[in-house]
Amino acid sequence: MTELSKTYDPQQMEKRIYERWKKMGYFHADKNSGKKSFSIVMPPPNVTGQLHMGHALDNTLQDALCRYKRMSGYEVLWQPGTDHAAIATEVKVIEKLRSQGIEKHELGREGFLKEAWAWKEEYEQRILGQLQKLGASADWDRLRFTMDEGCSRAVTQVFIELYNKGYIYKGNRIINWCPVCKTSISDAEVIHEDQEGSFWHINYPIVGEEGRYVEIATTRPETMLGDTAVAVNPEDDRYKDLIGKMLRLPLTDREIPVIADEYVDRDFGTGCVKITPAHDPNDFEVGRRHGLPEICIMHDDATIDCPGSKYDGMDRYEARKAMVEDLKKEGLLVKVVPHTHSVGTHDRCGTTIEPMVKPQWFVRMDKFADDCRRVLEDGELRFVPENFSKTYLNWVNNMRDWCISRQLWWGHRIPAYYCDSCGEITVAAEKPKACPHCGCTKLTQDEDTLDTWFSSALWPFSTMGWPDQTEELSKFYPTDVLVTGYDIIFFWVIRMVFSGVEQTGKCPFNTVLIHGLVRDSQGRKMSKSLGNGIDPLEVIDRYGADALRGALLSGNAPGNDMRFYWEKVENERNFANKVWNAARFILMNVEKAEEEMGGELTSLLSDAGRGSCKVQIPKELCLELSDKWILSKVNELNERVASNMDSFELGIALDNVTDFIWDEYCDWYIEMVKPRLYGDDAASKKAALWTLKTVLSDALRLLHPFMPFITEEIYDVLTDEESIMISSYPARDEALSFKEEEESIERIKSAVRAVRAVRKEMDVPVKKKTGVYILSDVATRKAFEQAEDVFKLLCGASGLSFIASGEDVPENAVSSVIDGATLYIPLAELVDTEKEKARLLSEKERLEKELARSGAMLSNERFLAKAPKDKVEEERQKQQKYEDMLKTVEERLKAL
RNA sequence: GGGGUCUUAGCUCAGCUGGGAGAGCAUCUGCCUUACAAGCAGAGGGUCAUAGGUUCGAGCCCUAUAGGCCCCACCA
Repeated sequence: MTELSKTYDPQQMEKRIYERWKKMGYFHADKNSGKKSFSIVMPPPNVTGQLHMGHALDNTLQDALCRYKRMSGYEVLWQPGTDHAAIATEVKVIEKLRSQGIEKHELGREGFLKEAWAWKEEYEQRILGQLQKLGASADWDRLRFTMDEGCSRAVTQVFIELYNKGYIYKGNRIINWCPVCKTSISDAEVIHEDQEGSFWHINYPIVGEEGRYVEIATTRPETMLGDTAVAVNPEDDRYKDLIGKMLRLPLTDREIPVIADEYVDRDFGTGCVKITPAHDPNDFEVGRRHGLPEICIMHDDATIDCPGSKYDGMDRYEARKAMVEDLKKEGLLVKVVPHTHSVGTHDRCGTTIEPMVKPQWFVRMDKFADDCRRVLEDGELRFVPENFSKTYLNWVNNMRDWCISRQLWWGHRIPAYYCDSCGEITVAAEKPKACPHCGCTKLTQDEDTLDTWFSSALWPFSTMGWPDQTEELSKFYPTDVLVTGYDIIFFWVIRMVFSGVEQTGKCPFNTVLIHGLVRDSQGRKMSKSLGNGIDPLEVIDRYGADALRGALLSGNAPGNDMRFYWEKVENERNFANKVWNAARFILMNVEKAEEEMGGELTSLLSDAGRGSCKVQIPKELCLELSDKWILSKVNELNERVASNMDSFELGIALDNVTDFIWDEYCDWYIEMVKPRLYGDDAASKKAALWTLKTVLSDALRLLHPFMPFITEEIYDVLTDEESIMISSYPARDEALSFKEEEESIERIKSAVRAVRAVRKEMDVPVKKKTGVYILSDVATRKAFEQAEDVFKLLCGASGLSFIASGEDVPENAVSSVIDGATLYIPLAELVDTEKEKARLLSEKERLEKELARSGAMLSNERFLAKAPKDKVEEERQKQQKYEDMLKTVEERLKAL
C-alpha cells in the first residue's frame, strides 16, 4: 500500500491522473459495445475564445453526468468538438492581419482562409487543453470541427436537400446589414438598445398646392433619399383628402405618392410616415403591399449611394448632418425633438446595423416550427427544468424565416452555381460541368457562406458520420441529454431540433438540461468590457479542478443563475482536504493494524471497497452498532444520490455526498471508531477497519463524478483497483439496511449533543470529565449499553450510570431531557441553580408550544376526519413524546 | 405590448408530489483533542415581499398588488 502525501495538493496529481485516464482509453466510446448507450454532444466552443466560467459550468455538468453513467454500466459517448464561429473568427483574423498591415482582400479568398485555418489550429488546441484541465472525460479520439470534411459534407447535403424540397429559397429581402463586417446578419444577432437621438420633423410639399405640406417625422433623415411614398392611416380624417396626391421629395427631384396603410399609427408622431422600402423592415412590408419601388441609397459600407447628388459618397451620419442643414436652408425643417429610440446593433462588433434589401438565402420556417412543437408535445423532447419549454415555445411561435447567407469567407460556401450566360441557379455538391438550363459551361459559385448555426444545427448527427449510416449513429443517436445555457435555446437548440427531425426523423436529444449564467459576486454578468470575468484556469491553479467543479455544482438548481464566490471554491477545497485526511487516517490505521495482525487482515480487507463487486459482509466479521449504522447510512445515501442524479439535481446530489462524508462519516463515525482502533480488541478493530474502508469506497465513488481527481488518487491507494473511473457505482442493497441500529445511534447522537451543550453552557473545561446518569426507556437504554464507550468518549464522560427513577438523581446535577431519556450531569460546584432553572423553564416553554400546536391539530375534528391516517398517527406519537418530556422537565423543576 | 422568472437568516442560495423553516459563508463562545486549525465543539439569528382565496393544514396551489431580473416584439 502506497501512501498519500501529507497534505492535499491538487497540482501534483491532476495532470498525472488525467494523462493516465487518456492513455488507458477510458474516455473512448465503443460503438460495438453490448452495453446500453448514453450519449451527449458537447456544445462546441468557438475557436476564437478561451475557457470561461460558462464553459466550465457547462462542461462540468456534462462530465459529471457522463462519469455517473459510465460507472452505472452505460457505454458513454461524450462527443467533443469545436465551432468555426464564422463572424467572430473572421473578424479576429482580419484584426490580426490588419495589425500586420495586411488587408483581407489583398490576400484573396484562398490566402485569407489559410490564415484562418492557422488561427483555428492554434486556438482549438488552447481551448481543448483547458477543457482537459477541468477533467473533461470526452472522447477526444472523436474530436470534430464544424468545418472538417465530414461536417462540411453534411452541410452541403442538407442545403441541397432543403433547397430541392423548397425549404431554402433565395430572394431580395430586407436584411440586417453590418457596415463594418460587411455581411448580413440574422435577426437574432441584432441587439436592440435604447439610444438618445432626435426626431426630425420635415415638411414635404404637396405637388400643385403651393404652400401646403405634409409633415413627417423621422429619426433617420438620411434615408429620405430612398423614400418612395408617404403613408397615412386610412381612417385618419386629417389626411383622408391627401391619399393619392403626389408630394415633392425634398433634396431630390422626385415625386412620391401619399398612400394609405393600416400600419400607420395615427397617434404617433405626425401620423404621416415616410416610406423607405429599401432601408426599413416595416417600410419594406408596406412597399411590397403597395408595389412601391425599392431604392437602395447606401453602399455596403453605409456611405450614400446616390450618383449625381451632392451627398453621394458621404458617410450615413455625415450625410444626415448635411441634409438636415440643407432642409433648414430650404425652410422645410419644422422642428427637432429629442427622442429616445431603440437602435439595432451587431452583437459581435456593436456597429449600428443598416437594414438593406439584398439578395440572400433563407430557410422557410413554418413547417419546421410545427416540427418543433410536435416533438415537445409528443414527449420526444423535454426540458429540465420543465419551465423552459415555455421559453422554447415562445421562440417557436414567433419564428421568422432564417437568413442563412453571410458575406464572409470563413465558413461553408453556399453550394449554388450561377450560369454566366443564362444566370440560372444550380444547387449541387460539385460545380456542374455545364448549366442544366442552357448548357453553358461557364458557371460561378455563390460568393457567400452559411450562417455558423447552419452547421451547428447538424452537430448531433454530423459528428457521428451522417449522412452515412454509421455504427455510431445507430448506437449513440439520438443522444440522451443536451446540456446548455438558456441563452442559446433559440440560436442552437431549436435549430438542432428541427434539423434533426427533418434529416433523421428523430429529435436529436431527449432531454435538454438547462443551466443558468455564472455571474460575478455582485450578480453582474461576467464580461470582457466590465473586466469582471474570472478565469477558470486561475481558479484551478489556485485551488484545483475538483474545488472549482464543486463550487460550480454545489447547491445549484437547474436553470438558475449563480454567483461566483472565491469563498465557495475555498470551501470546496476544504472539503477535498477533509476527504484527503479521512483517507490518510484510514490508510494509517490499516497499515498499523497490518503490522500487528499481518496477512489475516490484509486478506480480510482486500475485497472491502472493491468497486467491481457487491458489498458482502464477511462471515467472520463481528460488526458493532456504529458499523451497522454507518453502513446503513451509506446504503441509503447510494439510493438518494442516484435518484438525484437521475433527475438532474446534481447540486443536491453533491450536497448529499458532502454532508454524508463530512458530518456522518468524519465527524461522527471516525470519532466513534477511534477507541477501537487504538484498543486491543482485534475483532473489534477488524470490523472497524473493514467498515471504514468499505464506506469510504462507496463515498468516493459517489463523489467521483463531481471531484474526479482526488477520488481517483485516493481510490488508487485505498484499493489497488485499476481506476475508480471504471468501478461500479454503488447501489442500494437491502441486506445492508439496519434500521434499528440507525435509530439507536441517532439516540446516542442526540444524547451526546445534549451533554456537550450542557457542558458548554456551564463552562465545563473540555478536559474535565463528568459522570452522566441516564434515566431512560428500555430501547434507549439498550442503545446506550451497546455504545457506552462511544458515548463516553464523544461527550467527555468519565462514567455512565443508569438510574431507575427520579429519586436516584445525583446532587447538584444539570439535566437535559431528550426523546426517550433524561440525562443528569453532576457538576458539583459548577452548578448554578438559577441558571439551571431558567434553562428548564425555557425548555418547558418550548415543549408547551409544541404541545399546543399538536393538541390543536388533534382536537380538530376535520383534521382527524380528512388527513391521511399516517399523518394523524404521526402527530399522536409526537404528542405523546412531548408530553413525556414535559412531565420530566416539570418534575425536575419541582425538585430544584 | 407579449412571455418568463424571482422576492426565504447579515450575505449567497436550497427547500422535489402542500403535513413541525435548511445549508454554506459571515458573527459570537470555547478548544493547537496523535486524520485534518483548509480543523473540532457549541450558540445566536427568519410574521418565507404584501393582501386575499382554496385546504383539516400553505414557503409550496390560485388571484391581485408592489419591487427586482431576463427574453422577445415595437418604437416612422
